[in-house]
Amino acid sequence: MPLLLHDTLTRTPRPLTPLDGKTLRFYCCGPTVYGPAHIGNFRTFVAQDVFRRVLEFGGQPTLHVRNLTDVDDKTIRDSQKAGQSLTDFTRYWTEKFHADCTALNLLPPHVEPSAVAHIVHQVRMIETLIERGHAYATADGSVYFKVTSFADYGRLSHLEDRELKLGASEATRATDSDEYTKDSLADFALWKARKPEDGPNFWPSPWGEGRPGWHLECSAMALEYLGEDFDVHSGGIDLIFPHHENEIAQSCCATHGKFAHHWFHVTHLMVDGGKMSKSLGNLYTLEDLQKRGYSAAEVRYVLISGHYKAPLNFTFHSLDAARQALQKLAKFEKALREASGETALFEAAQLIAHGSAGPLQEAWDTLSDDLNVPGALGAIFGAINRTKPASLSKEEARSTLLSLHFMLGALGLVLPSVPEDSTADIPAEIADLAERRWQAKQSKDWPLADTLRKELDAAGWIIKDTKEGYQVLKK
RNA sequence: GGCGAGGUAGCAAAGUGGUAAUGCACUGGUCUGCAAAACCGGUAUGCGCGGGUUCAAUUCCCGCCCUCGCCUCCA
Repeated sequence: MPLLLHDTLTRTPRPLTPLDGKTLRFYCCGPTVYGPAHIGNFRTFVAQDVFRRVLEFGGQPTLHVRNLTDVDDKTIRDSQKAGQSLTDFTRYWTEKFHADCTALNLLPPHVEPSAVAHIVHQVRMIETLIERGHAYATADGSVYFKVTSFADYGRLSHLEDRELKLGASEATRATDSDEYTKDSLADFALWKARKPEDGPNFWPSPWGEGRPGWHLECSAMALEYLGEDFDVHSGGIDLIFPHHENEIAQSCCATHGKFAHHWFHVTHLMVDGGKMSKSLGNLYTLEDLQKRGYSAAEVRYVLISGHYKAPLNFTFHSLDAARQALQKLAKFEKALREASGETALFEAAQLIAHGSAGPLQEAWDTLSDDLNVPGALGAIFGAINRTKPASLSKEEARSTLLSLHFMLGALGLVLPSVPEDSTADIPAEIADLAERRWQAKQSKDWPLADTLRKELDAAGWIIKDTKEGYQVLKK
């Protein structure tokens, strides 16, 4: 059963089958590398990662392209401010971004093209658009896309002519727009003529020195790596207009293809019930949360715990809940391992061959229905509550273990170690405290025993009494 | 104002035309000296508000209210 995914353009869920019959090719708008990405940005990237994993775990090969926007107003402005070359500046933030992606267990895209490295492709595309009468150069050496030349403009965002004009009238007030002589205020820049504040960041073109417009980057790189027609294009919901609308216009007018056949947009993350913003002090980066003692795995869990189409409210309480939920999964996993006697790690191919089977089939079916992650998690926990690993046969336990890993792999969840796994080296003073507490307990000196237990607790250790004796566990 | 997405327990979040998943939190029990852990239970007569359709509506229809996003370079 192919993955069912809601399509922004048709506003209906549609099954995804690759256009070329083999590989499902998709493009994701990547980050602008001018500062640290925040968890809202990562909600989108994590959702796209789950999308890819679900396809691949379902046996569908993919070609995942995600660009790096390393030349635009912000990267140029901030690199100048930092006194660095654009290359050095964007390289630094790109490396930061990659480190966060790795921590969040995001599969690296198969191709990660940089905008700067594709200026030639963009210039070529502009030339085609001018030849075909969809774009025009102005006296200052900029080039604009002629929106009225593309009849379908506004179809994705469902903006009527009236609304487009309304937006244009607002733009009239912006001084920047007045510097150019656009035919229509709704027209957008494909090439921006060099300005003094750009510093050394300009490139040659048939229309003079300058740099490409932001929207064009994605069209040019998608064409280069995915062709005129490809399966899915994805990004944050805010990109629908104007970015994706403009991409469609550029690409459809410059090629004979239809561009993306399916649009996948991820709704924004909210924090404490409202939008995230620097001024409200609720804009968090992964690093911020790690400094507060949360793991990237916990952050990932929170980010996928709401359906991608619905607003998700991020709170610290939700991070705490994620920690407990992951712990519960880890304990179940451990119990299955013990019941099956299985110690090896599984290969991806082995998991895919095994599938979700048995008690987790429902979870997989739910996940395959428009990437319903919260529904799938619910099904997994439901199965956990109904399954007693100790009562399973070795074979049953192994099969369930494989199914669990299949689902965890599809969701990209990495389990934490359970406390029992980290008892290896107990410091002498801790062992001593524990032993004294045990002796106190044996002699029924409850106050002393409790005091010693509190000391252990404060030091980060837990005492677990059993029939035979006691265990010391790291918290 | 236009377009879009949402409003479900203390928090978070699925779902369905016919007794409301799941996680956290809370709580009762078993166990324990008491705990912790584990295990077995409990916790929304209710799903923004008001109408309508229906034997039956949280689910479909209409109206309204609220939240969030976009409305020219924000994931």
